[in-house]
Amino acid sequence: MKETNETNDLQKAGLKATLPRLKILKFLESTAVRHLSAEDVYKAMLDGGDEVGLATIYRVLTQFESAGLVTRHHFEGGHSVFELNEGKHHDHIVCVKCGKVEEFYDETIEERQHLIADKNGFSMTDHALTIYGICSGCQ
Amino acid sequence: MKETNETNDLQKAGLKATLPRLKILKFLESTAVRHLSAEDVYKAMLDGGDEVGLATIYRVLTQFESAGLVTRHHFEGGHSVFELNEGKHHDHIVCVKCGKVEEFYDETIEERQHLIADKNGFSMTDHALTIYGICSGCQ
DNA sequence: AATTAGAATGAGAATAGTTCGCATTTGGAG
DNA sequence: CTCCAAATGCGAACTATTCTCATTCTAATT
Repeated sequence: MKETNETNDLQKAGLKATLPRLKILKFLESTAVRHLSAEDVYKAMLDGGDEVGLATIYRVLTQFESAGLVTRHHFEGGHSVFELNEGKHHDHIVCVKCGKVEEFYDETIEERQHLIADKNGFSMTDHALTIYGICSGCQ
Repeated sequence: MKETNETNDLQKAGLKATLPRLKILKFLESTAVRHLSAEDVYKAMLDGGDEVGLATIYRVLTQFESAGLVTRHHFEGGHSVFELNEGKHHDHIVCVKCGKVEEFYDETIEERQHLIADKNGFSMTDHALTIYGICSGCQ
């Protein structure tokens, strides 16, 4: 089999398997850091010896978001961070000192969000819950 | 009594009662729109015949935030919106079609957030919960 | 394997939102 | 009423992101 997993993933998502997209997807799958800015991805490409324009990074990440491959978060600080979608939905707890991000999932909160949306006449499409605090290491 | 409420509020917050700060605070207290961008405030000042530089708007809103008079939110779209602090804490539900913002408060969610922070070894300082959906009018 | 049309990319300009630097003005303590 | 530190206004600078468009690449077809 010649086709890589990534090539298949992209095609299933309706995206041509171009070099920049493959490189970015492979990087996202291989890196230990789960929450990355566009700039982070750009630098990682450079470090890996691959030249990918920053505009392309933004375009590709936005396409990945539309295709459901990644999720875009708006943590404090004004810039977007991207996270590869794997496993199940979760929310985040961010350390305001060192920026560390932990993930959590709470069924009760999930349920109540739907209740609240219904009660307000909204059809819920998404939600963003981020807890800010100081992690054990920074206290 | 010569001192206005706003003058007192500012002094209590440790801020000199300057003209731009008074104008902005009065505007925030009088407007029906609770969630405003810096640009919104800037335009409101112009419409009211008051010349306040945009940089000053940003500085003052940031000071108000530090002083606890307003809260800054990062809804989708990249820019900050500010809300006068009055009444109790609440979270938001935002319509992704028309931008309408509703407020809600859910005790159960509040409690569970603290539990989750504790469980992860974080001392919680803040949180941001925004539900996105389509409001009744837009469906 | 060569052709080719349309999609994707790279580079830099453009834009939006926000902050900074500094000369000028202002608030309020004495 | 004076005076100094603090605050303001203005434009430049900055950051994150998007756009433009000439060039390159993908993949379907010959």
